[in-house]
Amino acid sequence: MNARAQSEAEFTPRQREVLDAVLALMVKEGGSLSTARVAREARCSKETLYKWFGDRDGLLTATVRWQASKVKSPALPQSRLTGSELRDALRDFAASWLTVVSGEPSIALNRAAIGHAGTDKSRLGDIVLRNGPYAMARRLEPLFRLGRDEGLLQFEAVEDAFSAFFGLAVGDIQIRMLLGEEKNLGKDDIERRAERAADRFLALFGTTARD
Amino acid sequence: MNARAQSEAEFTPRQREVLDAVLALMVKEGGSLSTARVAREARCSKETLYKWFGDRDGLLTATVRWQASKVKSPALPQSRLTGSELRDALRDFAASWLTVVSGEPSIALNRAAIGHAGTDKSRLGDIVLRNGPYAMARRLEPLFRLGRDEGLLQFEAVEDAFSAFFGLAVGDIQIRMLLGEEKNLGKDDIERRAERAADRFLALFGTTARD
DNA sequence: GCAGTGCTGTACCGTACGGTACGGTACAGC
DNA sequence: GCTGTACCGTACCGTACGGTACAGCACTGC
Repeated sequence: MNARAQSEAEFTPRQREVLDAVLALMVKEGGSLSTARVAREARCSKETLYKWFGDRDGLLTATVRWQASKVKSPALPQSRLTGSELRDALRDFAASWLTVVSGEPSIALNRAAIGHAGTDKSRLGDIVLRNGPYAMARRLEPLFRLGRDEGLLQFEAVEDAFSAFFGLAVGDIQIRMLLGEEKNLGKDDIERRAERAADRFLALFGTTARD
Repeated sequence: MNARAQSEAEFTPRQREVLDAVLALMVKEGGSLSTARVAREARCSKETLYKWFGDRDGLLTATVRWQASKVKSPALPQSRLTGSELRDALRDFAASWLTVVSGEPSIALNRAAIGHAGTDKSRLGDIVLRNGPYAMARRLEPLFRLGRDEGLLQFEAVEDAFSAFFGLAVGDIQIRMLLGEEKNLGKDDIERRAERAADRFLALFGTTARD
């Protein structure tokens, strides 16, 4: 079962409507949420919310999963990687990731997860971690290993290479937006930033073998 | 009036005790806070809290300022910068910044600020932004410009150079800790990471002129 | 001694919100 | 038509919390 089929099996269409309403509401309210508002906005009853999702936390968790299932990652070359293919893949990956993390749903969900992290009962932070940085690392790792196998990259620990790539791509953008800075990252901003991140990553971790 | 005298003039000793209690409580509670708990923990009355700080937001704002006034930045060379001095300064700066952002007070305050960002009335996000990324950029900028004047660095926009430095130093550490990942960043971890960040930054933005 | 002041501790109010209960409606299966 | 099911809308409960009021205590200046 592929990811798309799984995500479609996980929630009924009506539930997906409700979860989209949750996302819209969180974006509008800046990350906060009340079950009454959700019910009114989604035209459903609170009782149904609690029947479907258990409690407020379950509703938030389901929303994170629903949002994560909508994010697609760019296709990565599978074998016989050339230098320019590697560069393009890194650039596309950085652009895709920047688009996600600078998007309003991601900002709202991260705000909610961070606000509730540290409180005992909530596993929301874990969920966002798994669907955020960890997912990025997991998807990037094969590309890094392939690049190393092909003699295009050199690095010791893959975690270190990933952290550097994340840093070059995202920089201080995410924390600034989470803190409320008004900064509409345009499509061309993202492209330019992704390009620079890929080039700089290759300058640090690339070998002399190019193309 | 220097920063230290200013911070001492801003709050009375008793007020500073209260603000330290706020910090301790926020660390213990993971970023959340209630005025009643603060009053009990600090052995003061709620009425005094409201008299001194106006409202809950004012209390949080004062706490952020109090914490910020306690953070010292490493002394930077003022003129006639050599390559190794530049590298050391960058390394020390990265280490200092990593120590701050991975510290429990910073995590707690950033959680509170992010959780309340996006709501209309709260200027808490602005305050943390000004005392966080913006302050880092402001203090780093003279060093960058000096390095460029000395022919040791080359960059076009100082914001771009700063964002790259921030990314290389912090990477995904801050967002992961904010999301609740248990990761005690030890002193040696910080030193190693700062060293690598400085070297990589120089590899990207340094000229061939060294030492 | 006494008024004034600044603080503590606590009781209290209003409200927002998580969660539950219940009446009413649409519809599917028989 | 009858029954069960799933859902909507809303009223309601308990609690937590921001903010206020007030009584009492310690201390200062006179």
